[in-house]
Amino acid sequence: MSDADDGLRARLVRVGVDLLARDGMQALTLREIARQAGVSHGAPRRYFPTHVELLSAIAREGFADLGAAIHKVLRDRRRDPRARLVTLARRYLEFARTNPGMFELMFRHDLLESNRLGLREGSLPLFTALVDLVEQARPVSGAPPQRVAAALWANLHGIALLWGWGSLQLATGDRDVEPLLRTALEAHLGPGKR
Amino acid sequence: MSDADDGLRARLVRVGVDLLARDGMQALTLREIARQAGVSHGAPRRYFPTHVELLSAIAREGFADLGAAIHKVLRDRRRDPRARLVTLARRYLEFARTNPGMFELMFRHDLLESNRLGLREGSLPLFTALVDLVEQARPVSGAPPQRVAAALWANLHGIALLWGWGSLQLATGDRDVEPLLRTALEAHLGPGKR
DNA sequence: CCGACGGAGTAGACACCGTCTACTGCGCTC
DNA sequence: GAGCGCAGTAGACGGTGTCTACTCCGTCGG
Repeated sequence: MSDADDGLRARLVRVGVDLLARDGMQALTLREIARQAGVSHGAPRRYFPTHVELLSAIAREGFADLGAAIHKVLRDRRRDPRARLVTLARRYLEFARTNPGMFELMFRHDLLESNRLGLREGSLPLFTALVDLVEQARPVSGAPPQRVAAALWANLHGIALLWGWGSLQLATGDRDVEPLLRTALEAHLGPGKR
Repeated sequence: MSDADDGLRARLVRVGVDLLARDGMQALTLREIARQAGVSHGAPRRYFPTHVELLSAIAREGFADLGAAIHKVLRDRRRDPRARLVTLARRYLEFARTNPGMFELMFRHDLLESNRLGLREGSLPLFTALVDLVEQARPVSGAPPQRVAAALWANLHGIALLWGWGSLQLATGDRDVEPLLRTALEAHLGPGKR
């Protein structure tokens, strides 16, 4: 009951998310989504005038998931800033690992309407929160915290990407990302608590 | 003379590289390349059985260029390791900035034959050279140099990517990558000469 | 000298894609 | 109960990558 009848719009997005998780990006055609949703290939057009808008709606789901996972860590005041940054980073990499298709879509700039999409509006406050956290976690440094946060974010993203297609495991010889992650974090935040 | 008659194979690759630089990834269809080369859409098939193989040949050109730019820096023994790492990083980012289409293609894993392509065979020795350089440049640390090198590489790549589509300039407020690059390098290699 | 052969490129078909448009139901309102 | 409007259908269009049948033309063997 909750499965079929909540409007075609939502169903299309849901089908898209599932299809993406199951068969990856290359299966995520407009016509295939419509097929899986049991409607004709012209039906999506009423809700998503263009393929890009449908993909963007699907990606928005991914951003929401990732944002939720991260925001939860950001606002957890019980643990010290550094520990929160570590788990935040871990969540990011884990998201990329467990949702490879979604992660790919989310940053396939050419397939998304780069405006809205909660990438400007939704992730900028998230970034400023990251800046705060970095500022708290890193006692003192020459560089402004925004730059450190940006460098850290880029590092995280790069690791997620390169690890995702296997380049880094044979470069490092590691089987798990964790050591590399620790190395990167220590680089940006200074040595651990001790 | 050197322009037209060096075989269709080479011409297709050359046309592809130009087209990619001029009109970006989305213009790089098999048929368009054939059109620009002045042959029928079936002609490329004799030399590149599949679109993926043609794209891979084009990307290989990019890897060669990037590799040449980087290798030159790696083997320049006149400057100290740290300075070499800085220019290496700068070259990487500059390549991404000046050849955005090629850079995109080179890491569009889904469009390339992920084997050969000089990404395994060609860039692994390049990576070990990077490891050496890191080892020389960084006096002492807990993490093995391979991990540090991997983290650095990922950081570089992430910066190139995120900067490329404008996410980082409004996060940092910077107009140039250089400060961010310095921050990242200092993070991974320790504070400057001093 | 000339006929057969083979490689290089052509041209058309196929299935699939995203978009557009004319159309059909069907429920709802006046 | 008649009309209207919206949701979804179905087919066309131009584009794509792949496949295949074909033509052309240079080269080689007799």
